[in-house]
Amino acid sequence: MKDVQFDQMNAAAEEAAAFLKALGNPGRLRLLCLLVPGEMTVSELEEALGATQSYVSGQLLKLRKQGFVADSKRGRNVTYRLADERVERVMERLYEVFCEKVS
Amino acid sequence: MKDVQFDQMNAAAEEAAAFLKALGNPGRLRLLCLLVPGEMTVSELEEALGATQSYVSGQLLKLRKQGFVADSKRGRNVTYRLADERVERVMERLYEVFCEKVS
DNA sequence: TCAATACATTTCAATATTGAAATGTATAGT
DNA sequence: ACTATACATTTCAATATTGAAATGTATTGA
Repeated sequence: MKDVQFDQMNAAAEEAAAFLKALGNPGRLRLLCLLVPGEMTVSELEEALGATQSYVSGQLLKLRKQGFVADSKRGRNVTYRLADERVERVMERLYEVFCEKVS
Repeated sequence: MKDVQFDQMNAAAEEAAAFLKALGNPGRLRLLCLLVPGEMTVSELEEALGATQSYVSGQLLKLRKQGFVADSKRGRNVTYRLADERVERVMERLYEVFCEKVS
């Protein structure tokens, strides 16, 4: 009984830590922020971020592997969108804590 | 004007990413979880975590450097407590997302 | 078919992180 | 003074992450 709870705590901590680790990069975090209002193409993300193509594409790959985003090809563009509700729920709180500072 | 917002976004993203990175380790996350209900000594944290002394002490050092926890020596024990309100606010949401799953 | 666009993937050197082991330090009890 | 306890810190090898550069691939238009 105790061990079950212990294992669940461990499992949840592992899961949450991996989640946070994937979120813990300025570039990836900003990409996710950009996708909150709606989907965007890679080119649009590149420009919004002011980063190189290979950087954006590489970070998007990581986010895809993590299941945080999904993509779909439309013509010669690829559109990305958020694909994990947990990301939005956590980012909502991050916005409150880091962006709604009363300064 | 636009650049001001842009810089603020960058700054917030940097800050939040560093915050998440520091949180993104199972050991550190569990230590913080343990401290939510109240302060604990290093020995207690060691036992609760089932980890070695140097591991716990090392992770606590990182959390201290980050400002997430504060310590105070009482006799020959050292007591740790949460010291950053943002940690509690984010962990509250993490708990909802990762621990209150309806399975 | 050729060239340009839009992305993806691979590669790589630099740097950071991880956790364990060993060692150091301060305090309390005898 | 000696010993045990409670913790901190240093050190280290293994591994992971970072971002840039180069290259590869599909799609579109001329």
